[in-house]
Amino acid sequence: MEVRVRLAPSPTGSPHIGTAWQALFDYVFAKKMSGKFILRLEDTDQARYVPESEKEIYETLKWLGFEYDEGPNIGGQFGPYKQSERLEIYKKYAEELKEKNLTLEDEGAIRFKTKKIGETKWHDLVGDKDIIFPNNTQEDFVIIKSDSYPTYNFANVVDDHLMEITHVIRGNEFISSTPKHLMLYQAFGWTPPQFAHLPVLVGADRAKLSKRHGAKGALEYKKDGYLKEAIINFLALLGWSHPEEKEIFSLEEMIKVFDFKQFNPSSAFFDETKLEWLNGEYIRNMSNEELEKRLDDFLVDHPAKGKLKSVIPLVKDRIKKLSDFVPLTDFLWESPEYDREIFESLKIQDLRLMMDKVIQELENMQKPWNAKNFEQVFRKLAEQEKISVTQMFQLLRVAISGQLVTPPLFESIQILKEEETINRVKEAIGFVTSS
RNA sequence: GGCGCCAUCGUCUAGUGGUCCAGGACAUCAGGUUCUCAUCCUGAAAAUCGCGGGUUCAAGUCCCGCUGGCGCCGCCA
Repeated sequence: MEVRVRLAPSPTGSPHIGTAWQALFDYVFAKKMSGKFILRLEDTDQARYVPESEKEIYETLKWLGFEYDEGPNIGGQFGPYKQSERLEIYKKYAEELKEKNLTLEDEGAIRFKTKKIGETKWHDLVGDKDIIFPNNTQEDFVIIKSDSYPTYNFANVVDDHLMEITHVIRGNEFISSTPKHLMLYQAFGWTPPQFAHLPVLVGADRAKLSKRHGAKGALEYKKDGYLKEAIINFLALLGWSHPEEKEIFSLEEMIKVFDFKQFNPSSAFFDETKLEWLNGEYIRNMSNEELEKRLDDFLVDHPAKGKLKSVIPLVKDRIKKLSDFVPLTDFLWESPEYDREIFESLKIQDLRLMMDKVIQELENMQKPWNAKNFEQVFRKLAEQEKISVTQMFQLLRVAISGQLVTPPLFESIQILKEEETINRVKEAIGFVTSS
């Protein structure tokens, strides 16, 4: 039998990282089993519906590369894939339950009469364990609301059955309502799917990740300069682990080795610090050409666009996120702003005099400058003037960039070119003298 | 309150009865390399395996209880 899994988000707000996390496991399991990955929009709550979030769901899945085989905007044989367009279907099945005398009217809504004796159990793939609920804890629940829309508990079961879903992979928070779903499957005489209740992702306060607990939207990570590969790899490390305890691996590799047995059932905290490290790893392990392309795509209206090639080697080891590129290199694209205190922190006795010597050397140096010669000249000057090599180079650095931290000096100067470098040092001298 | 899920370094985790006085990664700290920063390399510190009982020759690993965290108990999903 073909494995069919589904991601069933409700378009009530920007999809956060937890949605992407679940999508990852849906996608990986589907691929692992050569099955189908289906997207279904659970838009049965009219009051909370946010049209924009629907687009964001598509965009998030597209960004991460989790392409679905059937879904709202692409169709499929079991469509439509938006529950708001399946109202007639739910009505029909609710009718069926009514005929079996399993429903009861309640102020315009329809409730399902649950079985109160005995117990309901299933085997959960996460943790590889049985979960048992006493049936008397399950109250009669609404299946069709008075606005004629179905509830999650009902639509979910009907659709999973109709769409021939074989494995329901969803959050832990649905464990408590699974007995209700199972009772419905039984009432219809349907075979229930297998369940895998994933641990929940929690925020810094250890509460379930959600918008109100400060969870960032999944797409915000893209804006922040995270690579999709790093996000995916990091997400894979939450709750799940590689059988060989590897930390860095690709989606393809994860698909090869995936197994629900590697799940840790306890909830995990999304630690952005480790994500940053991982993102840096991906950046460093990327070819210069690839990084150039990614960065160029990332930058919008930035003066460096299209002129990245020579800068890439300078920043590759220095950025953890694509966005780090901007503050690190802005002095290359625009004139620096000088700060008196920064010059003073150099602890050079006669700053003005030293800078005059620097400018003399610069003007005497034969063009084009080359890094090796450049270094030699200034090491010698430092020695002559009895200041440390570090002080000398820091002076140059601050003079051309206004900053104490920049990519390597000589290479940066080569990008600025001789004329601009001399101009900046002169400007710095003017600043030091006047202030 | 009822029911359920969970419980190993600050964080993510490995661990399926002995090879664990608990291993890895991030973060932290120290040192080395170095024109700054970063990278890279070396090292350190960090968990009496939530607590208490059992079972066993042997328990982080199995069982029970407790405690704690979280979830559900909605005509939300």
